[in-house]
This record gives sequence, structure tokens and C-alpha cells, in this order.
Amino acid sequence: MVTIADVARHAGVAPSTVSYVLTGKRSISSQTRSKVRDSIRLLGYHPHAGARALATNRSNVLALVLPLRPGVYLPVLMRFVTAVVTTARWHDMDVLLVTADQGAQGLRRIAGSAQVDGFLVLDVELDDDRVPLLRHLTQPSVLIGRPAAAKGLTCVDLDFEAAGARCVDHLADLGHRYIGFLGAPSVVYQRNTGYAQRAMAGFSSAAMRRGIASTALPAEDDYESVLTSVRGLLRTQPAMTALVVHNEAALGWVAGGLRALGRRVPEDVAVVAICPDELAEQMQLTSVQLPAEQLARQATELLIARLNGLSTAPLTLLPPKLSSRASTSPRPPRG
Amino acid sequence: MVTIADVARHAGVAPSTVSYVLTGKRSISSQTRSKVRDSIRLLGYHPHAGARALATNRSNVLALVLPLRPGVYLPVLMRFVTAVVTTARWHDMDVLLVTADQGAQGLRRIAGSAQVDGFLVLDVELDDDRVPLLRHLTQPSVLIGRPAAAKGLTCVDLDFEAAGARCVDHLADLGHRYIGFLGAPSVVYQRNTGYAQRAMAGFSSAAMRRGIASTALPAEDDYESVLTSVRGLLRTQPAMTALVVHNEAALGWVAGGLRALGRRVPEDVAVVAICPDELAEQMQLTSVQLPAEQLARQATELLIARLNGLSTAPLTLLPPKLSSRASTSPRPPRG
DNA sequence: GTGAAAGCGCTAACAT
DNA sequence: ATGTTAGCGCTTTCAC
Repeated sequence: MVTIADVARHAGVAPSTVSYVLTGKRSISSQTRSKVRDSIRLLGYHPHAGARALATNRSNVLALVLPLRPGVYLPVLMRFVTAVVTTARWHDMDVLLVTADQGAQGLRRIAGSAQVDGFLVLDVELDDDRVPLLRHLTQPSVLIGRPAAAKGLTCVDLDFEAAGARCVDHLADLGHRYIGFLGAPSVVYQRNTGYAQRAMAGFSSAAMRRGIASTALPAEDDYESVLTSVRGLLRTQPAMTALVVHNEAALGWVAGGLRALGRRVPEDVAVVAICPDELAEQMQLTSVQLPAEQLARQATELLIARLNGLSTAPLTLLPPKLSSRASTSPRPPRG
Repeated sequence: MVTIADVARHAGVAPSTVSYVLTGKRSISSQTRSKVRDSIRLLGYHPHAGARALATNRSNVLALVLPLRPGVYLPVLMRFVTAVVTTARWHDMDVLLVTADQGAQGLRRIAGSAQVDGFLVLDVELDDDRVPLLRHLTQPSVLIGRPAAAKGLTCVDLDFEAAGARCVDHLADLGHRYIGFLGAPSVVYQRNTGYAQRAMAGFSSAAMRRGIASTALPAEDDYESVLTSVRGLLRTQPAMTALVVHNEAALGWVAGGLRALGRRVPEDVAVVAICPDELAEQMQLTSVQLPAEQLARQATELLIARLNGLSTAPLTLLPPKLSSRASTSPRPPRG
């Protein structure tokens, strides 16, 4: 193995000089600098990560804690991961892959051994036993998604409330006056989760604000349930001409359900979804996307900022972006 | 931070004793052992990973090099990753996530800095510039998938030749005598890839062995092309009663194409696919699976074995497993 | 602008 | 069965 001493000897300087050339932490004459650089290249020198970590108390690695269980929507997760790695590499950091099933104990181990400088945690739940731990770790962490009860932690998420509102605004601008909301399974609303409620709250208050009649119902993930919910919405609000859907699993049944009830999309009922862009693209639905790359980039940047001693806002909400597609006609069905 | 010296002081022993309790590399009286263990728990001690890496020249981390580009079938990749992490953790190792786009240079950096003890590389191509590099690294590596020109490297893969043969055997056992093979796009066969050819070779020679007439054609990923290929197969072999499909993207069009040509699955034509189990399950196709977990486990175990100085077989081929589903009726269509 | 040397926390001889 | 100590390779005072 080639060490800093080898390089120093080869370049005819002291080891510390080599170190300073590498870190740029003090001025070096351009002569020695290039001498050293040549030796480094020639010998193929790479600083030993462990030694550096020991000396600086920094590993230049960040932990990415992923929910790798069935049910997560992989295309989004994958884009997210890619963006995290890219952003981290941009700052000369690497990424340690930690599965959520390693639990709080796993995080404690990794933190305690100083393997990483910080944590990026996805899919944190409200009563997550990792949250109190993360708060007391030496290393900073950034949580992505549902902010939970996260005083003292840094969180990044899509602004679901604004997302719900954005859907209403889009439809209202198209002239719709009676809008329905097809939500997640009721169980999701029961055990909090936050993002589901926030999307609906955003929807409702935007509707109020714009003087639009709105009705909301949850829907389970099967066709029957979707049909029932849609029928329920239409019964309550027969003049309904638009539907906001915040339920990925139900998405596939919505058009069919509406058609079964005699309504066509978008002629009779316009549809806006809050869902990953892949799904919306595939079904040609107007939608508010889940901005995976942006979330990842933002979260990683925030974490790195904190590593550098900067303090960050406790909560960063990304503005929703709506993509118009075939499921909302440019003009309202009935004026 | 709590160090080994703190623990030693607290337990009233020498640092080395604490170390030996941890590593088990020499016998310790059960008294001191439990004294030390108590102190460790009490103080919440975790050995500093960097320090340990520096002292032992082992990081207890392995690099997982993933193709995170569009086109990879994510459910399989995800299962693979999960299994790698699980297996690694079983051996007290962690996993550093490396994206394939970091290239050979990225691997050199990571290897050079001794950040990892070994490499697990997915999706290696035949003329891959990482292969010569991997061969000359200090750290061992295991390649998963297409073994390429990998003298001196350890490779793990599904036995695609046996997979092709297994399909034939299954169909032959059901009484089929005229079998077609619908392959990957022709470009895949042109530029090597190995696994595609091997599957087809296995198919052909098994057919010969069992005295069965076989025809093979490539297929592109669109409906038109699939239809054309299927028509071609039927023209060559009008008595064809079974089809082996090794083309995930074409899978969705096969049943439709056959029906358009007046054949029903499985009554007129039985279908066996070589594809991820999720897809086969979803379409109710008899299939030979891609055993992601097994591959991952095997590859990881091999890598760790090599880390422990054991030498391993250069090539491990996993036997194919066929799952019978609705697309092959229990009896042949025409006897 | 550059060197010398003292650690960082741990392991593994070498002691006893 | 346990203690002492010399590094592992790097950074960073301190000295010039």
C-alpha cells in the first residue's frame, strides 16, 4: 500500500506538506504543489479512509436509511437513491446503505462506531422509535417525508397541503365548480400519517377559498371499494365534474369506476391525481408529482450543510408542481 | 466520545483486554469478560470504525455496485439488494452503495482508500472497463450475472443454459413435440451478452436431445414485432404447440399475438417464460425464475469467504427453478 | 512556505 | 490469563 509517507519521500517534502496539498488548508508554493501532485498521480496514492477518519473524526460517508419492504413504490425510491448518491458524491461523500429493518439499534451501532457523519432517513413514522434516538445522536440527520413529531430535527417533504390546493386551483381555473376528493384508505387517515390529512386539508380549504363545493371520501385499494366511493361522491354531489385522487392503488380503477357510473374522463369528469409522475404519465392523468430528485437533493444538501456547522430550517417544504395531461380537458364539461 | 481506554479504566483492565473480549482472539476469564461486557454496555461503547480499520486493515464494509439506470427491473434489483444487506449484516459487515455510473475510476478510488474490503458488482458487460481493474485490485470482488471474460474473477449467475433446457423438458414432459423460442431483440444476440445465447443454446440442445423440433426467433419490444415473430415461428412450424419466451418486454404481447393468430393459451399453445417471478405470477405464466435472493446470498457469501482467505470456484451457476402456472396446461393440446 | 512530532482509537505482537 | 507498547496512516498543532 502507498502511504502519505511514500508520496512525501518521492516528492522530497514532509508528509504534512502532502496533506496540506490535499486539503488545501494552508498555502503551498505552486512548485511544491505540482511536485506533490505528480508524485500522487505517479504512485497512485489514495488517502486511507480509516486513517483519515481517525484523525479528523469525519468519515465522509452518510447513511441512507431505506424502507426496502414490499409496498414502497420502487421507481420513485430508485430516483431518490440515485439523486442522493449523486449529490453526496458531488460533495465528495459516499453513501452507506442501511435498511430500515435494522431499526434504531442499527442506527445506534452505526452512529456509535462513527462510520458515518450523518443520517438521511426515509419513511419515518409518527411514533417511530428511531426519532428520539436520532435527536440525541452526535451526528445530524435529515428526515424525508412525513415530518412526524420532529422538534429539533431537520425535515424535508413535499408540501402536501399546497399540493391539494394546487389541484383545486387547476380545476377551478378550468371552470369546475363541484369537485370530489378520493382519498387513501380510511385506515391511513385514522392512524395519522400526516401527509394524507394535509393533502386533504389543502384540498378542502382551497375549495372553500374559491367558493367551490367539495366532498371527500376515502377509498380502499380494490375496484369495488373505488366504485362505491365514487358512487358515494356522485350521490352527495350529482353535479360533480372533477375528481382529485390521492390514492396510488386506486388510480387504476378510477376511470373504470366512473365509466361504470356513466361518466367519461375527461368529458364528464376531469381527474387530477397526486402521485408519482411515472404513474400519471402512463395513465395520461393530470397530476401533482412526487419530486423525488428534488427531495433527495435538498435533503442531502441540508444534511451536508449541517455537517459543515450550518444550522438549517427545521422544515423544508417543496412546492408542488402540476403537470397537465389528458384527464383534464382544457375546458370544463358544462361551463 | 467513549473509547476503549474509558472502558478499560471503568472495568479495571487493560485496553487490550477489552479488545480481546470484543474480538474473542484470546481466552479471557469469564469474570473479566463479564466485567468488561458490563462496562461496555454501561458506557454505551462502540469501537471506532476508522480506528479499527486502520489497525486491522479491514473496514467491514463491502461495496455494492448497482446499475441504477432506467431499464433495470426494479423489483428484482430491490430483492437482490435486500438480500445482500441481510447477508452482509449476518457477517457483521455493512454495505456501501456505489452507483455504476461512478465507473472504474470510482471503484479505484474506493478501493484505494481502503473504504471497503470487497466488491459486489452487478450487470458487468463483456468489454467492461471495470473488469481489468477489478482483477488487479487488492480487494476481492464477485460479479453477478453475465460472467464476461472473467478469468481470475469470481462470478455467480443463474444457469441460463439449464434454464433453457428446463423449459424444453417441462414442455416435452407434457407431451409437446414442436416448440418455438421467442428470444430477446436481435441486437442483444449481436453484441454478446452471453446469457441470452446461453439460454437459447440450452433450449436448442435440450430439444435435440429429446427429439423435439424447435425454431427460434428474436423479437423486439413492441407488439408488431412480437406478432411478426410469432407468425414467423408458426409459419416455419405450423404444428407448434408450445413457446418458450426469453424476453421480458415482449411477454405482455405474446398472448395477444397468439390470439390474433388464432391460438389460445394454453389450449393451442403452451407458454413458458424465463423471467422474474413477479411478472410470471402477474400474468399467470409458467416460468423459470430469476432467483434474486439466492444469487445475492450466494454472491455475498462467496465474497466474504474470499475475505477470509478461502479460495472459491471461479463460477457458480444456480440451478433454474420452474414454477408451473396456467400457461402450460397439464396435458398437451393434441396428445 | 515548510518540517517535526504528537496524537486520533484500536489491535496485535511481545511481555509476564 | 492479563498488561505494555508499538504501530496502523493521517491531520494538525507548534516551531522555524
